[in-house]
Amino acid sequence: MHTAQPTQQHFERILANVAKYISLTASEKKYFCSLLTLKRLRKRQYVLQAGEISRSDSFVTKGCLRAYYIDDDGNERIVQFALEGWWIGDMASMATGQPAKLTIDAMEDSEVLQIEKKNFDLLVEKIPKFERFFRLLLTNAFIAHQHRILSHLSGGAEERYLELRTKYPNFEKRIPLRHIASYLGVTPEFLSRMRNHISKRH
Amino acid sequence: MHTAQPTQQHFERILANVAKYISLTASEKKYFCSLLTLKRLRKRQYVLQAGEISRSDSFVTKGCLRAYYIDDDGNERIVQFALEGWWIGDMASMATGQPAKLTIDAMEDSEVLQIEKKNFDLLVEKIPKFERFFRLLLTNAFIAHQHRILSHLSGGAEERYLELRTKYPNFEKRIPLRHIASYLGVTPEFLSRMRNHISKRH
DNA sequence: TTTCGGCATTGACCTACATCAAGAAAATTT
DNA sequence: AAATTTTCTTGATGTAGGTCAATGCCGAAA
Repeated sequence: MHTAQPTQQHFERILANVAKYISLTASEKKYFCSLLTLKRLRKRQYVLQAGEISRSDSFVTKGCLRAYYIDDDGNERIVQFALEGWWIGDMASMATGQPAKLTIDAMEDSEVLQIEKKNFDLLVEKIPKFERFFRLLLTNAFIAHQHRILSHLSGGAEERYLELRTKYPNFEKRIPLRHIASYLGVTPEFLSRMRNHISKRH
Repeated sequence: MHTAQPTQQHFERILANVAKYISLTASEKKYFCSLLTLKRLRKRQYVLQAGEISRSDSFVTKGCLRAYYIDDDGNERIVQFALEGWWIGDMASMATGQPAKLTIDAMEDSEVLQIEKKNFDLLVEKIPKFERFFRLLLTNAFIAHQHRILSHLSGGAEERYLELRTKYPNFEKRIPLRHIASYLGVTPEFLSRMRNHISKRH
């Protein structure tokens, strides 16, 4: 995992994300940026492997990552994708200090800005606005997860697929079908059939 | 929905919940408690109906509530239970000001302490530690939801049922089976068969 | 105490989705 | 560009879980 100097561009991207929820003074921005490190990732490269203890959270500035669980039969179950502008990490491992159950890797050559847990703790202590920022971020993530649970409780796989497609039309261009299938909770074969079936209806 | 004076007991319960994550001075406690109102609920009584705008979050001090979505066919899909010591509300409606998609009601005669959105906003502004408190609360809720998504992606219904049973053994005593079925994402008939099947194995 | 309406169970049948196997088509490596 | 690997598709068949209908059960109301 290659570590490099972040450029002004990287900072601008993450600051734009932060500015959606809170506003910062120039010196707060500077301080925040000073806590970040840039990692360049090759396609298929791990950011976190199940069993490790997760010590940082990542903001994607370029490329595309995924977080997944590997079940007892060795199947990968994708819990999250992260394209440019998204945060990704193993919350549970970060919060509890326990070994991660999730694995995170890059699906394309990517770049992420990382903040280490200890810097994260410093940050929210020094600038309580960040406590608020992450609360709001988590609120959105929570709502999205609740929505996803509902989609599993109430609908069939085709409904979930169509919803994903309209909500994130660019996913299909960048993410291999078998990963989308894994995210939806179906086999690649069945997703293939659904697509076939849907296109024949038009 | 009957509104009454909260007693010291009620305050102690919610303060114990808060104390798990942050510590407060006496005056902060007092201020926090001054923002709460107590509601007594009859069994089957609504706290929130889909379509309304949710203006408060509830902490259960007695009894048992549920939050559910009613789908197009009129089926109830339970997204959350809340027993004593749990928070429950429609985050999405609270955060966005949009009409709630969830309905929340009491499954037993219950009591909840409510904090209104405007008081909530005041609270986190005046005492940033509460920003932190709710961030930590949300972190846990997020992790729990992620776990639940995983249980839908990777396991069968029986696995979900057994996990629920070991994690919350008292659910089955207090919550009707058809509600547990709804929470698990299966029909009551199928849950019945699973139980039958499991008990025959021993 | 009886009556009644919701709740749990059981059985027969049906559907959405999984599994396994084989080819075709891309994408990567050489 | 050939070779190799990975991904996507298609077909045949199996299974988890749904639907509908009937029956029995318990708890609330009268």
